[in-house]
Amino acid sequence: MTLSVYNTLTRSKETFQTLEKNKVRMYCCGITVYDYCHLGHARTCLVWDVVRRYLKWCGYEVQYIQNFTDIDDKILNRARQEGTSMEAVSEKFIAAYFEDMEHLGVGKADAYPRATHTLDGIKRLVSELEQKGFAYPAEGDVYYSVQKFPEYGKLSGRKLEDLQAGASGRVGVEDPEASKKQYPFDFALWKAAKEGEPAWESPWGNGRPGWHIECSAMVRERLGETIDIHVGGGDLTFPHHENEIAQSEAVTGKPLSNYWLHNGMIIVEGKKMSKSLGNFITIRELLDKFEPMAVRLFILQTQYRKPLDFTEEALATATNSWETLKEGLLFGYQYGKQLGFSIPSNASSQSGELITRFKEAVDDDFNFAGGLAVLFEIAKNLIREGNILVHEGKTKTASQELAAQWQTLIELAGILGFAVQPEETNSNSTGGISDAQIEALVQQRNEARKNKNYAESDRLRDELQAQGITLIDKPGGVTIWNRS
RNA sequence: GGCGACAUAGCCAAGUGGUAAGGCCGUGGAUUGCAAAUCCAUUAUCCCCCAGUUCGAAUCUGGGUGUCGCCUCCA
Repeated sequence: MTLSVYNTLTRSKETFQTLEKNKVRMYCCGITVYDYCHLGHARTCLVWDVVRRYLKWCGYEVQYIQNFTDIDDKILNRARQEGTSMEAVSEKFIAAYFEDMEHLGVGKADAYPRATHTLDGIKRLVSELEQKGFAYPAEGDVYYSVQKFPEYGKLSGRKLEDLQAGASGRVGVEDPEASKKQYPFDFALWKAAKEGEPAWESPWGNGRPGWHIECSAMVRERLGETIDIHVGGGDLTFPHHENEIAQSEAVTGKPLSNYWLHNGMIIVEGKKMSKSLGNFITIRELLDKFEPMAVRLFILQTQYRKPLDFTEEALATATNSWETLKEGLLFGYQYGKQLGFSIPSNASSQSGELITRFKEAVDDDFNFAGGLAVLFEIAKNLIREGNILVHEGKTKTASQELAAQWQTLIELAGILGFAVQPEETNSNSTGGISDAQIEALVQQRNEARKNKNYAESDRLRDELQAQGITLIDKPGGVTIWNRS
């Protein structure tokens, strides 16, 4: 089995091969920290984190870097609004980012470089571009000359002529930068300082970096001249990633990344979820209403490249689905003692029919939705076995087999980032009502049932239910119960 | 106008040449005093439309239609 991935650069699925054996260098374009993250950001962070997890599970050593853009007009605007500094705004939303991602169960990248911490690398890169003739200064700004880079447009499949035709009348007449540019699609590498804004010294005067250059500098600094995988939201393909390529490859003469992967957008009522349209829901708002794992399931049940429609109904459905998966994941914690096995081991099996089917699905361009089908099959079966155990007291399936299935389920769920707290099954300990008390009430109810005093029996049943005790009437007048 | 992606049941969604995974919702039966829970069974003769290639296509080719993204900051 080999992993194949859809490479935006070639617009086709390719067999995945690393530069260095068993080692993956991966970079993800992160966020500009001027506000709370919304569901769209969550999709990007979550999907690529799961990709990273999967690669690790496959045996790769993965180096995963994600940046924070902490120099930007939007951050400055926010700082003005709030009467604070750019740093204060950045720090606030970086902290919020980490909180949100922790709630969602998104793992940490190996490093989170920031633009403000990468100034030396950025300036060095701009200088090199200038020396090589790809950049030109203009009144304190420095621009990249896209016409000097023959391959410009190779990632997004655009030609400069097409861009020009399409953008007619739309590109920046009122943009003050436009007049400084030699060509409309040149972009800023460095911007001259404006009154009262943060600025750094440079050979071109005091100023700050443009947006695209930071990623080129960070990749080079942290991962090297060529990396294996560069990922990000599909809306960054052009111009951001196109410009990154132009910047990096003009300097190094080598490919910036062998694979470019892009995730699809979150759609709300037919339109992309975005700040500008105002049709977004922040991760915080979302998690007030839905469980983190339900959100995860909602995201992972659609192939990462496809657009994903956000509706409350879809999240509610995902919540139900998660309940099913969760019950399967709890199986061992619930019945393990009874069946004679304990906590799941950390040993990775990497074998077995179920694992193979999962791997086959996911190896095809990270088809997590296909992989989830395997998890649900296992979960459903374990739930059934668990119910038989509750109702009958025993099951025909060998406990070894059940232990193995559960182990597999835990392992596969772990790759996708699904986890349960075993304590969830023990919430009863705080219930207050003792087993003996329950038994007495059950007795009382059965007496009432015998006497056909159903009003009383139903009252007792409701009373127990209110305390989280579910009664199961079995044939023959036998009643068993469990704490839910 | 240019570039690209997608179109599968009530809803979500896999499946890239061999006769439609999985989830949610629902339905029928068993069981029950009634419920709940559970068990069993069941839910697309067909994959946007038309034409073609093939013994055979949801899957390949051509032509339509529709939806979305990018072309401007954007995950």
